[in-house]
Amino acid sequence: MIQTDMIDKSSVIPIYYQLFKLLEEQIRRGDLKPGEAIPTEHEISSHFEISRMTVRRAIAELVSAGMVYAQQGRGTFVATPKLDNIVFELNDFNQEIKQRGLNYKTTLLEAKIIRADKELRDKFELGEDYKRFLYFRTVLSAEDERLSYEVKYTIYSKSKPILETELKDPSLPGLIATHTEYVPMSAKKVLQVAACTEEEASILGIASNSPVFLIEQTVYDQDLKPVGWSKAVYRGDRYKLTSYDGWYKKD
Amino acid sequence: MIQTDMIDKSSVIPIYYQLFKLLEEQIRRGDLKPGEAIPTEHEISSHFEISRMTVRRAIAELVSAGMVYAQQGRGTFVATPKLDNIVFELNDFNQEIKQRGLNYKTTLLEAKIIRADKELRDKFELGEDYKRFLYFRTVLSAEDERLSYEVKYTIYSKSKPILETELKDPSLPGLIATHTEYVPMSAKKVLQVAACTEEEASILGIASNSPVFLIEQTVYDQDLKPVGWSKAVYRGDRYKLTSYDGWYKKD
DNA sequence: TAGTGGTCTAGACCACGTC
DNA sequence: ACGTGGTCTAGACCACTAC
Repeated sequence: MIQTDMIDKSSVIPIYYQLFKLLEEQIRRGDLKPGEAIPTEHEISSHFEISRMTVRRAIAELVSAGMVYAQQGRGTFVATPKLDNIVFELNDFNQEIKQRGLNYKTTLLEAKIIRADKELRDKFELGEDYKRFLYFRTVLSAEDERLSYEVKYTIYSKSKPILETELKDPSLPGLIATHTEYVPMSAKKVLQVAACTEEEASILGIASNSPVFLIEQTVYDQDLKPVGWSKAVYRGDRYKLTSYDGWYKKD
Repeated sequence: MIQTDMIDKSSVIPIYYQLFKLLEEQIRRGDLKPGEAIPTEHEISSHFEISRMTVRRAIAELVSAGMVYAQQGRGTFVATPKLDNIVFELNDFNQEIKQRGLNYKTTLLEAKIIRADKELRDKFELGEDYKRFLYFRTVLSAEDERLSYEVKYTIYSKSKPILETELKDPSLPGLIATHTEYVPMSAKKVLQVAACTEEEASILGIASNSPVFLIEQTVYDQDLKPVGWSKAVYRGDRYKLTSYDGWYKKD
């Protein structure tokens, strides 16, 4: 089945990791095909003369990589690559810009205290007694080109007034942590496509009705109380999301 | 620190899972704050009179949940919730439709063998000798409304001709598995926004230049050789992607 | 009944960070 | 030197599956 000498017990590389890589390679090469059972934990354990717990650690890595699945009482089997689960990480949105080494910066267009209207109170699930919110308008630009425009709202708390015109952390969770007494604990984001409005178009320097990414974000504190809301528009001709799926090699 | 009687060793619920939930709750409630160290493995182990390996299993769950991070020689610390990593699962795209219980189906508009042009050969990184590709055009509709339009290409292999007008698995990996001898192993997807063309608009029954999601997909076999390519257009007014991030409660 | 994976123990030695 | 997390052992008992 497998050569014994492919595991080096005296190596600085953990045994479980060597075994994980060994099995992973077997599956990638097709020696073990989807649906087939891999050797039992006891077989591997006795074959390599290593503890069963170490074998289980290696298999756990395979499971979390989605390459095998275990069934109690039956065995452990090679999985079929699932290629329908697309995962886009919005890191891409700004990380890509950073990685390209572009000169990007966030500019604060406006920051003020506003009176709450009903729509805003509804978003924050608040009653009539909450009258004030913080309001921010920011623009992200790179190489003197404006890429995205965002408006943000947070609940106003007197104890932490707006002192700085420059924003250290312009993200919505950052603003909440800096300017309010709430602690951001979770966030919900909804991505849609839209045709940009005239206002957005003029700010971003693109044509009206150009296609854009539209991301609405709600930030919650530890009690799942909404403490921040934002709406961002990203130029459709400057952003894209990329997803890799399946058992691609990482080496 | 923690009440002993909150771990029931005789329960059918695994000890590591009870301990995981216990620590998770402490962190959520704020008893343990971001940056603070959680009790050492030895402390927890002796406090509850359970094995250190069991404690490690519980902590491993916390680590993979992103709630704590371990540092060798220093300790294990509560993490700060990261709210900048947005993860959109494209499952949403069709799963949502399924979950709503809508009547959705995929319709095959066209399926034929086409001659390769240079552009297509370039996409598949193939030479002049590859002359033929399979070409599919499909539409996804729900409740008699067309939602998305997709064109797909795969390398033609004579041994598996197109026999059926109905498609069992209309996904690109599915078509490749059914109609070619290649085995889909990984996929790359790129999501963009665009203004739809007149052809797309007429097929989907929307106005020209309406904003749409555009997803290009390349499917690879185990040698990372491209074996399929598709371009799909999704109605911008019918689709959205939702992302939850941070330490939201799941109960 | 036999074999599988799931959980758990009570130790051990190591690499690393702190003092 | 000491305490931390990282790895590993050689067993054990259990729940589940298949025969």
